[in-house]
Amino acid sequence: MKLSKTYEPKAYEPNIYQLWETSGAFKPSGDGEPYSIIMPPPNANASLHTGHAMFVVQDILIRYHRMKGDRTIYIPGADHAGFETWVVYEKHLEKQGKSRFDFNREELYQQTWDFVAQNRGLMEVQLKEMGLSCDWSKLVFTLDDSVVDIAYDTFKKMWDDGLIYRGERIVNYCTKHDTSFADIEVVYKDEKSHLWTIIFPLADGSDVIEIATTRPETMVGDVAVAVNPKDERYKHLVGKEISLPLTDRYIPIIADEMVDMEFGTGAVKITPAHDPNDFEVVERHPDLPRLNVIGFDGKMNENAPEKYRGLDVLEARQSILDDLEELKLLTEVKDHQHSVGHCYKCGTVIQPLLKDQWFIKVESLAKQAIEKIEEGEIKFIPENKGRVLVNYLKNLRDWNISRQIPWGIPIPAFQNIDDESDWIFDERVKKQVIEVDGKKYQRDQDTFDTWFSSAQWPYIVTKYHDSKELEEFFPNNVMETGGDIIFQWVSRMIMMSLYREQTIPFKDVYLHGLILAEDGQKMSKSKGNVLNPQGIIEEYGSDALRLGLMASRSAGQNQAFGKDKVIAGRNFCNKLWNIARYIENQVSVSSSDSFPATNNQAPSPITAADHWIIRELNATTNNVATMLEEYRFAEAYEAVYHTIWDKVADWYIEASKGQQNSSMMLWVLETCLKIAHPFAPFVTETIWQTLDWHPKNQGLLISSTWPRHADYDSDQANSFEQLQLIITETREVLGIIGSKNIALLTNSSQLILENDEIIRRMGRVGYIQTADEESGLRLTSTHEHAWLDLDEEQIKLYADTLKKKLEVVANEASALEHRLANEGYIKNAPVALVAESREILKLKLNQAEHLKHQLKHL
RNA sequence: GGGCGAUUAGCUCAUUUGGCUAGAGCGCCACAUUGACGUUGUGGAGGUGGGAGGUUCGAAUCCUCCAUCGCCCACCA
Repeated sequence: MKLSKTYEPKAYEPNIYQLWETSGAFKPSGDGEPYSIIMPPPNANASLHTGHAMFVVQDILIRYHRMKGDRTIYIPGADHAGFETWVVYEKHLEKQGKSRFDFNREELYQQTWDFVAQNRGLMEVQLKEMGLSCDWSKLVFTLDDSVVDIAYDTFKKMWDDGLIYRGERIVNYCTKHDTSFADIEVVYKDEKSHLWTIIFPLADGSDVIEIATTRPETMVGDVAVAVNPKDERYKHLVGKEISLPLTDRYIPIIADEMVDMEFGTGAVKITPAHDPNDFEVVERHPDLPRLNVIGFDGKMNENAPEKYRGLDVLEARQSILDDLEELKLLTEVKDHQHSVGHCYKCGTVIQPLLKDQWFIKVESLAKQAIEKIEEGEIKFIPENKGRVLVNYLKNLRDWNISRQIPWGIPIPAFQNIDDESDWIFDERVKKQVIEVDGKKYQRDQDTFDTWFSSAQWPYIVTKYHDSKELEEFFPNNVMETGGDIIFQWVSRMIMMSLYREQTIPFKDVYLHGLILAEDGQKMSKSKGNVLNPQGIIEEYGSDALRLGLMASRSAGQNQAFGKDKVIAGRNFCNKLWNIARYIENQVSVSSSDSFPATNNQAPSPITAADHWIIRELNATTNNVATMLEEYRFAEAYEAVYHTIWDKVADWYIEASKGQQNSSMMLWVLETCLKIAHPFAPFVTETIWQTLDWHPKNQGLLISSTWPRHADYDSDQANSFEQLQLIITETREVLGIIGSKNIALLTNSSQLILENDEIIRRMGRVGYIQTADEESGLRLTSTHEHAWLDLDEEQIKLYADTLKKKLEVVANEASALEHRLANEGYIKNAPVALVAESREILKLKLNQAEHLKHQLKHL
């Protein structure tokens, strides 16, 4: 087949993907060990971002294991992305002049479903563009019935085990989105505000107590003032009553350890309904009420004094401050910086509000997870992330799983209409009201936190999916995801799987860092520095994107994504392409007697270069395998890159122009394609498909086997290294003196005489001759005896370099001598290392001799 | 307040049990060449590995302290 001069990804990539898919290459096959990776499901109705491009890591592992002969499966998913999608849909409603309050929950769910269906599919196309070799027939959507069934099953089990409770607790509430959030979803930002000091007079008028607050508006919800029991300043006041300003209520002064005597005035107002700490104080003082003064709309409610009702929080703050000022109860206003929780989506200040929600008791779950991680049952890459996770789990608080949005899995719980405290589990969530034992129950309006079902993803998509057909793939081998969701997702998957399946969900966790923009900043739409994978693929091709992402990147480390590496990747693809083009032109393929690697045939080396390249490819094949198994992707890629470029292209192919062994060239090409395939699947498969010596429509590279070790002769391989030294040194000398048509002379070297053609071509010497007497410039880097036929003038041009070389070599030699003179070194260092040092020293001394000798004649 | 990470060539970053002359990509300099590839070839310059101590025969790597930058968690009346 005639190939174009440069590789044009766009001309081949779509066809190649289709070829893989229709051939069934993505399905598990053979009877090897099961190997599975499940894809973290991308948002079903959004485009991929650069973070998703790191899924390439998963694909590299999958392709490598498939070639290695494992029964391999890579399962894709699509996420309904509860809150994310809801936000998008609500905006969509807003544009149409509607809101969530115009519809009931079923209607909203259906509408959102349709909306998602319309936009769905984009991300699938994009995942395919990246070449991800996943089994699309096994795709699971996070709202599929099978997912909901298992989520309900788990919820029921937890309910029965007493791990689920409903409680009125402080929740993080976004008044714009009308939903609560888990602690981890709240974003804290430092804000400049004030610390106000307010006088609270005692009811009997005998004294006053000053309190400090950053949220004066909540004072109308105060139920007590607390002081530290050890605080001498206030001891005499504990138990007395305060007449709460601006209200007609009387509240007690209580003692509680939580109060920091150093902060503010040492006296704290207690607002249990709007502050998590105060809530805890009230739990220790059960007589105190929980007075709710802020509504879910973010406005002061009917429990607030009439004057402030209906004002939003900030308006109420100002109004209350004005009133206090007027009453001369405001004694001090200080600048104060403190962190304030915000909705991670819209930035609205999160209100801590009291709400009945479903919670999961996490203590026992976290404990199990900690044990397994500490025992090393799950391996983290990078390692330290395991410790980070344990640290997090040790301080975990109960998990609020209720969300007040329609787009999600309805919580299967019903409340007795006549008895608020009577809740039952029931899966008939499509009904508003059900009847059980003659009692009427009303459905909870809330849906699950998306992470409640996502946390169960590993066993949902393997163990229980498709009538347990994929059971052998659980636990999964690797969970590969972004380090930024280790708490939200990874921790919960581990907890849920240990709880429900009594086993870890996956053996290894590989976490990639954030892909930062080229300027090192986080990518964000508002900064306008977002690079999306589609754009890169469009410009440079999919393989270039993959290679660019893998190069020089280490696990867990955030790193800027630069185009430089993508360009280097594209150039590498082109190099591969041209290697193939050259070999295919050279080799006569009329006879199909030799397609060595395809049939796992051993290559048939003849020349020194043949033996040498077998040795190099053997080594690289092994190294790459080892490094992939250790998740060292950047190093594995680098090994492939340099072996193919520096060794195959620059030495083996160049040498083949002097001495060609056709069948070896085929073997070399096939081996290169195989080791490069996990990294650059498109270009390698494209080339594979053009190999004329393969029977048509038979055998895809993706399904071929990882290269095997091939035999070679060590002496021959070493000989080729000597040739390389001769050629390199010759090039260097001739480069400096700028002369051509110089002769290389030798008196005895068979190697040189036998490789006349190669040395002449590659070393650019005019001719090679035997000579009895040495003259000109002796080559020093090889132990073959050879010299360049230069005259005095020419050698003088080289003298400076010669001197520098001598200096370097002499320094190295003396460093080695010094080291070898050190008794400690001889005694403690490994024997092989010492022997090696001696060997190198010998070499250096020898070289120095030659150099000195040469210089003497100048 | 607690935890984590980073600091290596002009730039972006690699380097796994501590051991050859610390590497790569891009950039830079010089040269070559258009019969595989200019998305090329050949040769080269460029680093006292943030700082200070320590352990060791030997430290970018292990320990201690310091500095700068970044992230996460918790608290913040």
